[in-house]
Amino acid sequence: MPFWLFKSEPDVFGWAEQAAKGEAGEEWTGVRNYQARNNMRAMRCGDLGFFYHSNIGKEIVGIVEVIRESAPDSTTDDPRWDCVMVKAVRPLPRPVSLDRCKLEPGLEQMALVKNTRLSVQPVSDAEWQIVCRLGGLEG
DNA sequence: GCCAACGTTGGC
DNA sequence: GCCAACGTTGGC
Repeated sequence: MPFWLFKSEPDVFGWAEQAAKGEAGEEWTGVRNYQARNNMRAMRCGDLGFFYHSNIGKEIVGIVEVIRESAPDSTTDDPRWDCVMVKAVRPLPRPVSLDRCKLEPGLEQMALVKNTRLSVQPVSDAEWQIVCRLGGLEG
């Protein structure tokens, strides 16, 4: 099963807001980048992703699950853009900072480290395991 | 707040 | 179809 990473600025929509949505989840709206959109289109219900706070915090704070596959983004009339829906699964016991990721052997190729501007990214199995371990979760 | 990296747009 | 100009993201 593939893994993903979603970036959000916590002062706009952070983990607290995501968690507050509970089982209902929330549409991941606002993506206006083809690569990021294509990543969302590749997602399937049940896929897991990290929730990353950009700008403020700069750390991976939780895990979300895809609960609806890509569908039109209600925040635009432009048919090019669509989005998935995700729900919070659990917070990381210990958030994993960007700095920590940069230092960790095995994460050198992580999109978070290499392609800082991509807002929705794929995460490899190995990267997922490493970050989960750093975050205080068993794989 | 600055600026590097990168994506998109539009003139040719 | 190339590429310069421009806009945006996000780390610092």
